[in-house]
Amino acid sequence: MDTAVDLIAERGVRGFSLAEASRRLGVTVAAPYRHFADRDDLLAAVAVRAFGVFTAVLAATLDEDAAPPEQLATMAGAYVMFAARHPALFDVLFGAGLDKGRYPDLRGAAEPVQEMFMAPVRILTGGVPEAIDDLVTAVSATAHGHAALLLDGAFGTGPESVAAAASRASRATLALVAGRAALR
Amino acid sequence: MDTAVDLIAERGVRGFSLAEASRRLGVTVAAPYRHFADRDDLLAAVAVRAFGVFTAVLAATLDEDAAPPEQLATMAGAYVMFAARHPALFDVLFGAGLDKGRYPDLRGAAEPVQEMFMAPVRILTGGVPEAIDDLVTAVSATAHGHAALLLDGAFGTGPESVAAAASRASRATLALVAGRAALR
DNA sequence: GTCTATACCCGGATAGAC
DNA sequence: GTCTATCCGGGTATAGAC
Repeated sequence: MDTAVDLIAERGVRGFSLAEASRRLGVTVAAPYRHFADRDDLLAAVAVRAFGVFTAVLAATLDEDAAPPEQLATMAGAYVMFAARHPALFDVLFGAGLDKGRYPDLRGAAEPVQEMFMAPVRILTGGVPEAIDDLVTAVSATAHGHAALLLDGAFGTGPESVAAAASRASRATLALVAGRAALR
Repeated sequence: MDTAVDLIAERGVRGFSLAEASRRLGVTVAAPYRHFADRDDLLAAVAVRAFGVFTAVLAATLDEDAAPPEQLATMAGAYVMFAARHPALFDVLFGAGLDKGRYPDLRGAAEPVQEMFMAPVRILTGGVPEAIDDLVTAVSATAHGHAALLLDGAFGTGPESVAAAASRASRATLALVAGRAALR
């Protein structure tokens, strides 16, 4: 799996193959099949790990003492940073086209991420279910959009572009919170 | 190119090959090379066309008489609708990993889209360059995030999910506009 | 858990004739 | 503009031995 991540980091999910990964590990192409049913099965396992890293990155930046809007803004920035620092993992999560019906574990692994966004939102919205859903979805989608466009090169290349995208995602989140009355 | 779009619609950009496209057209694999330098060259041509459709879809929903915030909200919804109705084109634009340095035409083809977002934003921001950039970027990224997550299945499957995603993108845009003071 | 060997299919790309 | 023919490389997956 480590080798898979390395390979994906270099060539993207598209360029990943069991054959090449096997070569790098110094084993034959038959070896992986003892551990994974097929190529997608390995990618799904990597994706589960990726959600773990994702959750950890978000959790690491969380400041329990900060106000809910700032917590959300920080998380949106961290979302972008995760994509920037772990493009291979982000690619597996959102660009591998994994059949989620086939890998139910993926849904489960994604839950903690959603849950992290919900905590501050619950406080902001007073616990109204629809309002929680509206704001969590809006913030997630906005963070995701900034991350996706960053990897697409829309913010330019180089370290400044990462910081710019993260900063913009944070501020957009604050704007969403400020204008959240318009969400429903 | 039509055949390419069909094929991409069925199997995604990853599953697209000149060989299969040639087969469907009833020509040999050598034929396309008279028209395109290589596979990416064809995809780039499709991408240019895709930007044209994208621009047309956004323009078609534009109501010149509407207030700027409503115009932006409508465009964000149209952005999502474009992704939903033309997933193959959306896939080529954002998932083909085309080398933009190699295809300068792509940048040019993308400009009208950005320009459409700028018109209402200019009115809203009074023409301050930084403010324009901030709001255009935030709205674009938010619309993009909703579109990307929709295609990823995050809003569920079926027609309702499309409407839900578009509606959420619109409302998130209104929230961004309402809270835009926080963008800088 | 890995190896050898193998079957099989697919793709990109080109040369040269028509 | 297309064909034939061809080269070359790559990947998936399995059977059976160790």
